[in-house]
Amino acid sequence: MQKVISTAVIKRLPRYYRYLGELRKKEVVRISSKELSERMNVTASQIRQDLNNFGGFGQQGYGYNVEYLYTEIGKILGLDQEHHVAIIGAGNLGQAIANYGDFARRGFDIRAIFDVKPELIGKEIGGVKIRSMSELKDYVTNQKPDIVALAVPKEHAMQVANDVVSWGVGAIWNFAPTELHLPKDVVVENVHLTESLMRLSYNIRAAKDKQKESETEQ
Amino acid sequence: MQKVISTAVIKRLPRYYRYLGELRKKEVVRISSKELSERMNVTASQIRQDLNNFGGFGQQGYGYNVEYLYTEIGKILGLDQEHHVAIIGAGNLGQAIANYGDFARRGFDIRAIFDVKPELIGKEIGGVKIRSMSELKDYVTNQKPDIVALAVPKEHAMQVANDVVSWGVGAIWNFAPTELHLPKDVVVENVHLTESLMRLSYNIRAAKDKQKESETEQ
DNA sequence: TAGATTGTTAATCGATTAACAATC
DNA sequence: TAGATTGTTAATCGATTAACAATC
Repeated sequence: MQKVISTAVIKRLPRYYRYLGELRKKEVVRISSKELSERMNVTASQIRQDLNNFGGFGQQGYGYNVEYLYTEIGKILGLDQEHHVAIIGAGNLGQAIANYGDFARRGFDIRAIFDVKPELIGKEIGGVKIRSMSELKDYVTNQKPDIVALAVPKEHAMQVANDVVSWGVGAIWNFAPTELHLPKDVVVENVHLTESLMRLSYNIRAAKDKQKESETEQ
Repeated sequence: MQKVISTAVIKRLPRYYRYLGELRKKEVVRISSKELSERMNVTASQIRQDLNNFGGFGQQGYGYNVEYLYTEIGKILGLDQEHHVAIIGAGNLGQAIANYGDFARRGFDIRAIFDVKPELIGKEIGGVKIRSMSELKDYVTNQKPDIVALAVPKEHAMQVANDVVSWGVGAIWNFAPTELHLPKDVVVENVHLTESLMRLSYNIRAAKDKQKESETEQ
């Protein structure tokens, strides 16, 4: 049976990937866990532990080959294959996702955008025409997108998610500020901007309190 | 000295807040940690532990008053005060943020948007006119926004962040896919969409592997 | 061969869960 | 008063860090 990797590890992988990508661009050939740990501000031990969940990518006395490790982490993250993405909701957020070139570069191919608003239908975003929601079932059934990015108002999110899942979609990138209750074999990744902003707000207050405290101390 | 709350706890607070908000809307008056835990799919113990980091909000034999707890968590998150937000970058992402009504409802008041593109300047987004970046220094210095939302290309993110921080900004909501190295008293909250998408990609592959495995078993 | 650095085991630390006395 | 449920201490679990033998 396959080992289950903790979410803590998974969360760190994209960051390793980003750093290795930068090193690679700078044509750095090799790097030790110690050196990488200093740049990334984590422990060398953690890097080695994390990587060894997936295999021994390094070499004693040498370290890690940047190009090789970059490629291997890419494979672990599934970036070695194309992902066919459909966006539902062509509001600002949907359009922002469609226009974000970084995704295409990483193999996420945005092939369709859907919206209910008649005035949006036919408009072109990032080279893709906005389609009517009435075409959605047909599209999903026949084109089988790997990922659906859900950028609809939260009132409709659950319904749309249920629909596309019933038509065969297995992965949802959810931007609606609500929880999707879906069968457990459906992969869901949430981007909850409001929660992010609230954490920022919390930390602003915490930082202020801390400052006040240090002022009192003097 | 003030107790430092772990990030694990802080991450959960907005979710509690959201659930309590829903209960409140449904006019539920009281709730026990057990009942809430079942709805939220966490342990009752965790809820009580989390809340007791901030004080005793409940009552033995009764549970928690929904309205009161909602308000208190709001205060903890700093949602009882207005936040003056300025967005830098009026591309799709900046516009999406500006148009997102949920933020205003939570006291995040978006008062200004900046961009370099001449064709965007003067255009109105969510009731706010886009200003030229040349006005930025003046605006930040005089209007002192609490939060700067950074929605500029990653190449410029670090520079702009440094600038606004040097002009007095203490909190940055960063959407650029890069790390901002700033003085430690500056609060930074990152929204790294590419990393989110990579985690989704990882989980798609993991789910596929799992499925394949269970098929082989039979 | 000597030096460097990994892969991996062991120790520590922190977060989650369980248990229960306090109390409404 | 009896029942319910909190607040909090203790036990468990998991993740991080440290240490070091293996090995390039």
